[in-house]
Amino acid sequence: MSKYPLETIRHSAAHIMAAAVKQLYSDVKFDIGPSTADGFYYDFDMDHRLTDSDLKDIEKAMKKLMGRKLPFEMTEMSRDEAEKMLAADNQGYKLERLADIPEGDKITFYTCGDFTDLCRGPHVENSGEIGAVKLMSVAGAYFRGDEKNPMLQRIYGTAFDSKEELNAYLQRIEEAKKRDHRKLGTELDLFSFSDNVGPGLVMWHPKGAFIRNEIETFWRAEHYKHGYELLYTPHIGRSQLWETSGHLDFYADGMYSPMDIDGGNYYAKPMNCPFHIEVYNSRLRSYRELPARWAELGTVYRYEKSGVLHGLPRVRGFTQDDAHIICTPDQIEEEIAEVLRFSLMIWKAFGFDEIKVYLATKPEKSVGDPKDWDTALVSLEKAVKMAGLECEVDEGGGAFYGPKIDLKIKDAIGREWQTSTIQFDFNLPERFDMTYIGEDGKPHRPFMVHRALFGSLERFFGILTEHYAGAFPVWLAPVQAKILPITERQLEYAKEVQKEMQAAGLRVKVDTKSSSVGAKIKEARNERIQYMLIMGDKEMEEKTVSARSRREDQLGDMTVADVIAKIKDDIEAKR
RNA sequence: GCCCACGUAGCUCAGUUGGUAGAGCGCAUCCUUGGUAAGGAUGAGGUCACCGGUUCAAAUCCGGUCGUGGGCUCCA
Repeated sequence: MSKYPLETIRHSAAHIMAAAVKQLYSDVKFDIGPSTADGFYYDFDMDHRLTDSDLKDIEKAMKKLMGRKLPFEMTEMSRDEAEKMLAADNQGYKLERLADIPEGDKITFYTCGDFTDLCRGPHVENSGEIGAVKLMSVAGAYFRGDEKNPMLQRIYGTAFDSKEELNAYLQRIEEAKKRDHRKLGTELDLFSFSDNVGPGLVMWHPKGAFIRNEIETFWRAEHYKHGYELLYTPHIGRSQLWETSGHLDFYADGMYSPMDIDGGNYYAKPMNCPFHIEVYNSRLRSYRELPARWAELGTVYRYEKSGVLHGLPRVRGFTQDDAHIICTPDQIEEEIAEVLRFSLMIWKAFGFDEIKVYLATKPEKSVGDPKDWDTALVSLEKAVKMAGLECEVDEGGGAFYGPKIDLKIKDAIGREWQTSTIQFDFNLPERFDMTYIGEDGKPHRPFMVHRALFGSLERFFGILTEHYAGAFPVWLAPVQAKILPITERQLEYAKEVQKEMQAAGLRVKVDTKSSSVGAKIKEARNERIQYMLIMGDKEMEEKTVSARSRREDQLGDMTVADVIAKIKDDIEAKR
């Protein structure tokens, strides 16, 4: 173990990287080089355009500097001195950073070798104490993260106490790559994109579609069980709908261009809410019929900027597992608590047990009565407690139209994903003039909550694929068992067994190829099939199969009835 | 949208300084009829993303377009 925190090592590594870059490219202008969760980066501006191959040279130069065990030396300066020094070196970005330092704060520089940097520290004592570094990638990054500012060149790297820890980190990255849903999507023939269709538009292949359908079937059944009703609404709607909802004012950039139909503009829906509200407003509502819990697997289209598209998580057409709860103010607490309990149950069914809850409160710009915001916030807090959960508060992180709860789940390799969201909406009920007739015979404004558990089915499917590393549990798997006859003599028996299992409701395939058992097993494993049933003359004679499973390997000889029971147990256990 | 890189067979990739395309896997056919993570042989598959330019000649060099990847920004 090093005597320094990882951040110190990484931040020092960023300095060494900057020093190396300065050696190689003398005209470089520096911005900043902080440590991050996974490593560090430094932002540069210079004429030379960095490429991946430059990283090797920079890394080599860094290692030389590290080998020289150069001390990090701190000097304190007055603001004037600092300004003069930076101006003399033409370091404009640094001058702006200097101006950010509040009056009265110490201004310190750290020097290591030939490189001096405005920095508050701390650092390791000398460059030899940076254990192991690796430069990862070059990227563009706007100065101060603002797209109106010039784009700087950023180098990402990482550093650890030791070579071993660095290697372990690189291995984790490899593991994540193996699980990448885009890779598995092609390998397992689950889904694809096509240039002819357009970026960010997913085609679900038979196996992917099968799994999605299982998910949807489960989702629908559970929603009916939990008191929801399901809706179907159109994919497009007139401009007046989006004018009323405010989307054309606030969100037009995110919408597909309209199509002209009979002289009117129709837009592909970026959200389902206005349609659900139209259902609500289709007739007069009484407090007696609230809460209304309306859910829909609604496919929406959003014009995402080309640069943000990414596999299944970020696409242009996706299906939200959307629901709107419309209720009276005194029903809201129990409704939210129920949504939380419901989502925990759903997540558990897919093998996610670690859930974090984030509560986002009123931002600076907001609509709606502040009193309603307070009521909503209190209900959210209470609901979290009622569901037996803890939450972190994200002050001011809510949407302009209401506070919200977000859930983060942790997957099989410890990565967190933001998924479920429960959002109050004080905006749309107002805009659409939603009302219900209360006990007093007068119209009242209902509370409305949007909620999505998976968020989008596409994204969820991507997360799930990586969570299971492509080995979907039997209840979701398109093929639950594969029969591998050793020779063609057992083919007929194999088909009998297949029929018997299919009659029991299982999804079974027979490998009819003339390859060796070893090859058949290997192929079935590559397909992530959970159960393999091998049969030769012996099994055929004894009316058994030699079973193996992905998880337990050899299961031994079993009767077909036993295999069916075993798989059915497995299906039940996963629920 | 912006910065950088990339785009060659269904997949993973090779293709030297420009001389018109290759491997492995997969697929098909045939042989093999086998006992728990690859049996063998043969064969089919490519407008080298697309459009234009330079050149006697372009997968290769140049420009543009589209797409993909990493990142930034965005995600009312």
